[in-house]
Amino acid sequence: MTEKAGTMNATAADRGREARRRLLEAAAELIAERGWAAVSTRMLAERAGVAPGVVHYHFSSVQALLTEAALAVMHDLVEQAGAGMERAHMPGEALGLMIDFLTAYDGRDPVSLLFAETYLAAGRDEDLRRSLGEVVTDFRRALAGRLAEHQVPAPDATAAVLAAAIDGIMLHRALGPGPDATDLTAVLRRLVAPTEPGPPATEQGDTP
Amino acid sequence: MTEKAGTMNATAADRGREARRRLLEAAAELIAERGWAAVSTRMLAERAGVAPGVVHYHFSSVQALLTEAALAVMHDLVEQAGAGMERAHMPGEALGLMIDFLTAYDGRDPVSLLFAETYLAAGRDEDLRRSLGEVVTDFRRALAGRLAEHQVPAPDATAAVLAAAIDGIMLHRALGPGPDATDLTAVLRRLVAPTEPGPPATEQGDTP
DNA sequence: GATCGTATTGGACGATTGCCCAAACTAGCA
DNA sequence: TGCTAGTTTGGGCAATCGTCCAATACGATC
Repeated sequence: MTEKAGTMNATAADRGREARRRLLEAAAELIAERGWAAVSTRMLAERAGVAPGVVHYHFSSVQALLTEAALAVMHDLVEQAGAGMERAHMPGEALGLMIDFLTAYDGRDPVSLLFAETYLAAGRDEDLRRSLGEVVTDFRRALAGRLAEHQVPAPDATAAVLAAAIDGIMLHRALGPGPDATDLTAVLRRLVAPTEPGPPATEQGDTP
Repeated sequence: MTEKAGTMNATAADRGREARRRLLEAAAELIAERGWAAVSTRMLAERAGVAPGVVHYHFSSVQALLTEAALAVMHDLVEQAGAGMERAHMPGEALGLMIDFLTAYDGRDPVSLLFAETYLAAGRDEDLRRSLGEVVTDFRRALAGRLAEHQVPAPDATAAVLAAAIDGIMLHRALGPGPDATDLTAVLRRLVAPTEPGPPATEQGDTP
């Protein structure tokens, strides 16, 4: 067993974990390149530089491999984004972070495509949907908490719209140029501006 | 030839067009249900109630069938949305139309899924990407024109963000409940309100 | 009747799919 | 030098894939 590490399985177990890691890496790449449903066992093996049989040795199925790989990438990114927001001290900064995302991920990069592919795959896989839902909820909660500190009204709904807008913009940008990122920034700023012209920044009830 | 219509090909050609139409219909359904890459020739034939060979008689390839079906649905929807905005006379109404979309398409319905699947498939098919880009651009242009009439600043960027937010919200809602639609509406209203984000009811120019 | 054009049928084709497995390999330990 | 446990190998398996095509059906025209 691996729990008895240190005895005899030094290089063997290490090589095994390395192969597993490379398979996860290859899966993340191929999901973005070919699409979730088009990733095959042999494709993964070739990209990872292992024999085809290794895939089903380390993972119960191709679906399981794809799921674990996608969730790992997304979890890492959300955690990284959360840490970034932790350092933001002004609402403009928090939004600036969003803008950084917009410039870093243009909708056709591997990360954006992995996100979108996983969203869709989640609609056809119960376990994946639940796990992915947690990731998105975590991100929204972190963002909403940050917005609330900066007196942005309706922080929950604002965070949801902001997160959705980011994803949607990435999706649309994959299709063509569209408006400039700085122009989009100015528009998004309307969402997080606690007070612009006259009214105070207090939490005003949105109930009519 | 078909240009000599009225001669002999009355019922034969009609049955052919009916089969073609049903194949397009089946394609739109199956893209949403199974995902773009998972739709197969025999699947399409069975759903449309025709023999497998008919697929490649009416279409040059499965890809071509999927592309034509997806573009037809999206083009229809955009046209319908454009007509709806044509009837809107107030910015609140135009936004209300967006909200109707949010309630009608919850991110897991066939139309939403078809949109998302087509977005991703476009990233791997040059022709599809170009055609889809035109559809999205048309929609954004119509929306921007409407926003400009209502003195919304930066109408182009606003339209882009608004359209992206709609798509993103649908995408996120597929994963779980999230905030209520009416709460999201209130937040989206900040985007199109040139004056204040508060009371919607009538269009009162408070502080420009 | 014969002839023609279009639409349909059902299967053949090679390629590829996910998954499986007996055998070979690699080390640490006695 | 066995022994054992974890890993890798390479191919086999049945199923499905997209595409193609000869044969057939059928109504319109002669």
